[in-house]
Amino acid sequence: MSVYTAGSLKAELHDRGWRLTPQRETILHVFQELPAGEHLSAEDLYHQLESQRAGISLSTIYRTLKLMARMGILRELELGEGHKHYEINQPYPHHHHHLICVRCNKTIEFKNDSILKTGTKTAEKEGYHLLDCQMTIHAVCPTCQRALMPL
Amino acid sequence: MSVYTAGSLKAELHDRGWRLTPQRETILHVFQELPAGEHLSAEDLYHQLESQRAGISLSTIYRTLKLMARMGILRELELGEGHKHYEINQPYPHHHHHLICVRCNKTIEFKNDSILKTGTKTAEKEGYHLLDCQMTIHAVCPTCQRALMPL
DNA sequence: TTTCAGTTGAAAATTATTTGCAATAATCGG
DNA sequence: CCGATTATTGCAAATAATTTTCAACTGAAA
Ligand SMILES: [Mn+2]
Ligand SMILES: [Mn+2]
Ligand SMILES: [Zn+2]
Ligand SMILES: [Zn+2]
Repeated sequence: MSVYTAGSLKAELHDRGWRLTPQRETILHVFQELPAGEHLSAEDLYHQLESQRAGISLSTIYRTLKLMARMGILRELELGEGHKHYEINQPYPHHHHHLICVRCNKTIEFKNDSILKTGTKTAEKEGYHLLDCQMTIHAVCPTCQRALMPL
Repeated sequence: MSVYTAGSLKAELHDRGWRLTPQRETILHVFQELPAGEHLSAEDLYHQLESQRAGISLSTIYRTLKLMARMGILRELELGEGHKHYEINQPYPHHHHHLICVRCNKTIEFKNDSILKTGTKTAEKEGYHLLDCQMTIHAVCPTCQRALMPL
């Protein structure tokens, strides 16, 4: 869980016999510039790049998101909307977690240092190489509690 | 996060204007009998019920899994296999978390009491009604570290 | 037992994500 | 810089999980 620059991205890709492409650089850049608290789906990213006339195909976007998540550069989030969302994976002190309403999917971020510590220790104990650790709280938000909505 | 019986399931369904059906009872029962550490996908559940000649349609299974997850009876898990898995949602001391290899999806369960405490406190602070809280560690298992597999 | 809204099953529809493949381009050795 | 090699891209087609539609059915309450 480290901070990536275009340079370190290139190095890490080369380590594995992969290449640095303009598409990969552009996508990393979008996430690095993403305001705190925002999460992008593949489709979101596709449209954002389109509007910046950086036109990258959806296939490449899907491939890159998966690649960067598996590398530990991005975090893959399940926010209850039926598709994945991504954000940059940052170490302490930016590392954070999500509280999600299962009815309306409203998401609140929160921090808690002990979680990352637990994750690090647990992975280490099992001999796993840590990429990301997330705590997800599923709950019903105040608004939805009142709403008495079906399901 | 409480323990459900057929009776309390009925009560909780009725509270919301819903009904207890044999299908719902059967599905809850399967999860109650599920050995610790096992997780079922919709398809898994479908086949397991089929082999027990309890034939419940896939649609109903999907509907019931979602319903029970939203009620807090089941936990919905993203174990990296491209489809959701479910297990019964149990309070302390059975409450646990998952360490997943992003390459081969091997999953290890672990316990940590402070996580549930953090979840309870965080939800409460925001006025959310807690249903479930899970910590998920994404990492590379020892075997996959050696394998040097692509992606 | 009657009523009525919630539930089911089967089939069709949707939608996120992946894959095949030919064209393109990043990297490397000379 | 140049040519060979092989990863990567874009597009279209394929997959696969999940949802929806709708008519028939059935719990629950009176
Ligand atoms: Mn976030
Ligand atoms: Mn489990
Ligand atoms: Zn809500
Ligand atoms: Zn593995």
